[in-house]
Amino acid sequence: MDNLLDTLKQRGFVEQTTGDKAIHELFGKPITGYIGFDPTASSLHVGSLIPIMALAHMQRHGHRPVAVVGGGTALVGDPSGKTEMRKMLTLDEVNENAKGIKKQLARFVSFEQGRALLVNNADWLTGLHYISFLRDIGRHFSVNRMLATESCRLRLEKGLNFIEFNYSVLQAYDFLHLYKTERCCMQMGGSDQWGNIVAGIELIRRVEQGAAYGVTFPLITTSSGEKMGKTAKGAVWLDPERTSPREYFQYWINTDDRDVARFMALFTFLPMEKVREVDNLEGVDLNAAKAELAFEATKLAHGEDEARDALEDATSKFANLSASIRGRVDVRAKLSVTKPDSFMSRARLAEGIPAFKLFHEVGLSDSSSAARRLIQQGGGYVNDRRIDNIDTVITCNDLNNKEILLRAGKKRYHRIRVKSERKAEAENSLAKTKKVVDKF
RNA sequence: GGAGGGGUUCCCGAGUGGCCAAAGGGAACAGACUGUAAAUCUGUCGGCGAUGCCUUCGGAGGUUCAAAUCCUCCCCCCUCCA
Repeated sequence: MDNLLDTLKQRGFVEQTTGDKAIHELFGKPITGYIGFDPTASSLHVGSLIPIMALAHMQRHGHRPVAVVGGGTALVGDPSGKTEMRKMLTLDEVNENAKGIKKQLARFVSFEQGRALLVNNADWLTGLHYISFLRDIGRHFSVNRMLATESCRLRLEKGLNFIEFNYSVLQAYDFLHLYKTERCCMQMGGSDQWGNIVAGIELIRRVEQGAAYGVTFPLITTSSGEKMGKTAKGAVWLDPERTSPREYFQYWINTDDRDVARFMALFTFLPMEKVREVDNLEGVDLNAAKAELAFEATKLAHGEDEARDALEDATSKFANLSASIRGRVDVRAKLSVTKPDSFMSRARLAEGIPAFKLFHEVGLSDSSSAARRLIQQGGGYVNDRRIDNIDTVITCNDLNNKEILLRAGKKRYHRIRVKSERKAEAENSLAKTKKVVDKF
């Protein structure tokens, strides 16, 4: 089997290591390595995908990945990489978030039979005693050195309080703890974690006279210079409740030309031969590759069925795509009608709804003012016909095979299907309660 | 605790009594061009069934015909001193 380090390097996961040679050797035998995850939200997002994929690669190479949910450290707040202090979370929030994160990680990594572990550092951090911690651990840290780090200097300009200053000490302690309890000798993380990782390695050497290693990932940005995973609506989440599989698919298929091959290497398990092939493509040919990327990424995060649905949905809406995609992505092209996005009662539609209201209601516009603007600027479509009058009212006459296809701009669609009165009501109240529950 | 500087619309940042729904930039959205790409140009960019009305400039009061702008109190952030 290939060496994990080679794979990671080939696929673009490596920014910096504590020593290539030693790590290459280390990976020759199955080892245990960990990556920390912030439980600042109940869901992971595309920005966390790099570490997630790294864990998955680790497992595929026969190593044992450990995902550490930073339940304890999240109570403190990480100063690195940020110019401002992070909002502190309560213990309950953190535990709740940790649950959601495990569920998502399980799609990428198998936790069965101890092949991978998920632990929460709150388990060992919250019970620490201050004085003994200072005596056993604190004495190994040089404040001079800590102040000299890049991350600290940045914050010293803006203000850094004591609780955050302790963050890297706790991080280092995590590594030591895992080294002792799980024989974990490798930590990976974002490049902003370099200082913390090195601190852990040094602590292990001092306390245990042990050897530990570290690898950091580059900060992945799109070619247009943006951070990964940001859209108008905010982060692209892995939670299907927050970002539907279709939106997720859309996020990936809209990848910048220049990023397709790179992202394929990072965010799918497609063999590198295939990735290199894509690297040679140009222009329109890349569209099929984008569909492939989107399909694979969606499959990983949401499963094959959802990925297929998203792909079908996309091909049905973008005629050009279906032609170019044939033979590229391995999907049986069923010409089925895809699921609608929402339902509406026939009675309601019979009354008629102003178009701009409807656009707002289904979420294609943030407010009805925005919907008005959209329509006035010629960006509102019903069944692919442009709405040319702001007073347009949508009625049963607009039904097309029991459906109405709304479109905002070039690529945002919403499919409404009529439903019998009773069913629609049930759906509506269900959706409402769901939304309310979501908020809490 | 003392001295000083700040908190403006999604973000940065002007504005220091009416001409302010608030310059400029970024982000975003739409249109044209295209390949569901990028770049470019144009327009939009608080809410409202809308040639008008309503709500915004840290919070609460006050002065004034009129307050983001002046006064009072409070909250928060930063810098220096302790």
